[in-house]
Amino acid sequence: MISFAEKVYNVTRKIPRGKVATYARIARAAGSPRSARAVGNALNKNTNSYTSLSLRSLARSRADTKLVPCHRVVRSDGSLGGFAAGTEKKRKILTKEGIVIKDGKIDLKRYLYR
DNA sequence: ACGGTGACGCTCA
DNA sequence: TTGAGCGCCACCG
Repeated sequence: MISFAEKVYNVTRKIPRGKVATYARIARAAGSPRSARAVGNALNKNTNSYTSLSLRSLARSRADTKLVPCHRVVRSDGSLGGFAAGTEKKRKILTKEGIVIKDGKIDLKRYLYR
């Protein structure tokens, strides 16, 4: 039986480049509406993140299917939220994927993956 | 079993 | 709008 964390990873894997999802929405998609916090916990433990790859190999990656793009998960108010490798790293990767971050926030109207 | 932890979120002042 | 406060929940020791 798949754990909550695995559900979280599966849902997160669906977020395409250039889009983001929120911890709360991931929680709902994983079937536990009030576990936004636990989602962060799960992602934090995940070792299969993009940071384990160079930004270069990332560009042509087809690895999207295996790796969990946890940098695409942000807070519901548009602020970045945490990141195991540091929020600065998170900001860089997102920017590289084409997402505009203004005053530390992302416009969810525009970038939220539905 | 129980209590602490944390990459969260909502409410209210 | 911004921040403190508090509730939440999967995990782990």
